[in-house]
Amino acid sequence: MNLLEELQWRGLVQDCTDAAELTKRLAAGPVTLYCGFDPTADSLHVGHLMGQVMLRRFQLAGHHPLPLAGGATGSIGDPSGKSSERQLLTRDVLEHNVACIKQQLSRILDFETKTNPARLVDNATWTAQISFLDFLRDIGKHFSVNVMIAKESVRARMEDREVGISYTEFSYMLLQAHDFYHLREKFNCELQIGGSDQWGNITAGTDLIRKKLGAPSFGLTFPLLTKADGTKFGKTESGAVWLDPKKTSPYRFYQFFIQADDAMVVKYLKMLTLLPREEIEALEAKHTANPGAREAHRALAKAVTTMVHGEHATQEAMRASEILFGGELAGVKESTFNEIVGEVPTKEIEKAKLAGAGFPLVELLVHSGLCPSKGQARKDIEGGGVNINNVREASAARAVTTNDLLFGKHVLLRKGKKNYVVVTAK
RNA sequence: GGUAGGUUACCCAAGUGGCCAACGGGGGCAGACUGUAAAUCUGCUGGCUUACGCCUUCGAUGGUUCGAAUCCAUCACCUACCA
Repeated sequence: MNLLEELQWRGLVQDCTDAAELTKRLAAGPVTLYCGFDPTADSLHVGHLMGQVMLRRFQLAGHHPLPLAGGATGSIGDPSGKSSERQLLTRDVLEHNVACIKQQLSRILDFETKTNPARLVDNATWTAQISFLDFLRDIGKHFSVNVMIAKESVRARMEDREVGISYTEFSYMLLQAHDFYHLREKFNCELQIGGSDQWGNITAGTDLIRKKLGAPSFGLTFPLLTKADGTKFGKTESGAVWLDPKKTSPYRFYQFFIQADDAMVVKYLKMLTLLPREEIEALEAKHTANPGAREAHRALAKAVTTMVHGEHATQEAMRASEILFGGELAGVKESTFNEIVGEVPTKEIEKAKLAGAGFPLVELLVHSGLCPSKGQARKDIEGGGVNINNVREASAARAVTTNDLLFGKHVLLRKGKKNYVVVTAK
């Protein structure tokens, strides 16, 4: 099975500029390829994982991956898939974001290997100093507005008269096309990969390369991940699932995958993990036979968390999950309990507040972040959704006192089935 | 520029003087059933309050009225038709 066939089996090929020709090219020898990541936030999220893992797959197959941080493109804003004009990031924020995502792009891929190390590039380095006039003359000239406005990303915005599209965002695809051209010339980069929403931008690049260099180049897109209901992957009630452990703890990250829909688990295994085909097929068989055991879920969560956060953090996340979801809390030893402190969201409270009559439970729920308001907290308690130390609490009038402290230190609050917070008294 | 219609909570959308914190749907949260899944059923879904109740909200600002999401005026934005 060649690389492209494997990608197909994994469901990772949405579109390709020329699959037959690319197959030949990949067979002929190592190819340099790139995938861009715009610094829209100070961290990447699970949605970006696919591009990174894709680069890794190519690297493992002997090719040369170039992760690209969009220092230049990120300052413009990609209109693809966006229904409205975006707020430009300030220079400071942008710089900070670029620095952050560069860090994250430095993982997963191997930068040390002698044969085909990954190289991190930033399009700001070659875009920033080009003058506007030069850009219009050298690049702009090769683009037909007629073609540009026919691209889905632009057309969608032009058809929506309420939002429209600014000249700035309209120009985005030229910048990205220029990146590909530049990388083709300077790095001999022949392939650009990206999510399916990047198709228009990628083909803009292959077209530009053909016109300016008369050379071939390839584009390959993968489907955007969705949840079973078709909505965007990677968003939870509490926001995106970030790769930055400070924004989404490894425990939460692990939990996100543990909680994946049955219908999606195998798909995620194929698309997001590097597990070999046989292993995934074995997991699929087990999953079909006995979904309740959730073996595939665990394998998925473990594989992805390890890739992003490393062995150690994953073990801790798994351990914390076992403790919280494994059954009775009653017999848990202090040393065991301490393992979940910090893994699970943890909040502090002054011990003095718990003395005597104690601290109202409703306020503690708000303090812990489990409930947005006292009114909501009250309703959640009355609806039977709140547990103290894994014991359901039915009274909204309840106060939490020092008697509730486990090991004289912690209170374990739970809202619903799976939202835990440890409140630590100090 | 003219004429008509519109702007309601996270989204869609009903409401055209008091019974409106505002029908219904979606989404979200919680409960039951399960398996930390899906589907289904049930409850909740502006804030404060033990409660009576109080406060903020129906594009903005003023006004009429005992009382306004609802009537009037001005402004802003949107849609349709005409120019």
